[in-house]
Amino acid sequence: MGIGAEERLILEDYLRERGQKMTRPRETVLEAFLKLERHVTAEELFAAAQRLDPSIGQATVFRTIKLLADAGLAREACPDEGARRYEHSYKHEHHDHLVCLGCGAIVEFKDPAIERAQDAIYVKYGYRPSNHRLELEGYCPVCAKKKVGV
Amino acid sequence: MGIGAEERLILEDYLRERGQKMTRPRETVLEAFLKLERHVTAEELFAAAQRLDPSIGQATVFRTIKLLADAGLAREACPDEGARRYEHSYKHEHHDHLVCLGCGAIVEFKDPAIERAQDAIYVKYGYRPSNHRLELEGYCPVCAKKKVGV
DNA sequence: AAGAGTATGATAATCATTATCAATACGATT
DNA sequence: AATCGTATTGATAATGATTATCATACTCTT
Repeated sequence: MGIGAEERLILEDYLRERGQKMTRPRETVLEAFLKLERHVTAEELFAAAQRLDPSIGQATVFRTIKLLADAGLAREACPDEGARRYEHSYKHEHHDHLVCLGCGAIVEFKDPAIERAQDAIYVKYGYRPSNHRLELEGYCPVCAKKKVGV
Repeated sequence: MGIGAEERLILEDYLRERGQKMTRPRETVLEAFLKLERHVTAEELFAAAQRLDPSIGQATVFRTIKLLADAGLAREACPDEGARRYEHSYKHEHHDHLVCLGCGAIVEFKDPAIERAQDAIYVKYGYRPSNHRLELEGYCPVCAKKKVGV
């Protein structure tokens, strides 16, 4: 079974249910996406997909990454600025981010206490939970040392 | 004492410290911003500022809202898509957001348990805290009812 | 293999934001 | 109040990211 076979099936099912089609370009984008393990922009994904198939168009990449997000295979990360970024979603459990403002390093973490406290908030206001995003910003040990006294 | 006098002084101090000047357009933008109580885009702020002074330019609004953010009077909110949004920062304590995906309603809340758990994360990874952003998405009681079974 | 309908890639268009630049306003000093 | 050096302004062009358009090509079912 090739890499991404499972994800391919998910996408196929998702498309079929909506009368849409599985195509070669979509496969290519999916394959490129699965190989990239970090938060990627459409730009980066486009470059990676082109390496697999030089004839692929930029518009297709934009269209397909949105499909992947809808199908539950990708998930939007929330950048402070610049282009939208996506990360893996399927079999990549929800997590929060700790971002270094100095070097851009990203720690992914999950904290039961935070999750529990968030659930309590939903209950308190009577909201039905969907998803959430938590970004902690700060300076990693290395960068913090460089900026002592700032 | 006029509305926003305090904020005006903060901006003035901030500018003076950096050899920059307090000008009429900047006052106008500040005034417009202080009157708007919700998360605003530069676009909306521009419209509001134009009502106060039709001669004001769009570029000035973009420039000034960034100044306000640097001066601690405004703060960036993190939108899922579209234009950047700003909210009041001065005398508006840090808080998190609970957003309804149905009607767009926003509840602002602050939870000690969440704050504490976040601080623990910073410590655990040796990061120096800067700021953080938490957005809980879901459906408010009204919208949840409309979408039963979804 | 043919037909109906979706997808593609190239390009133009849009939206938010930033850069450019000549003209103007600020405010410290005289 | 007039002057001067510098920062700021508004209009416009430029940029970057994303979306719309559209004629052609591809998929899937028959």
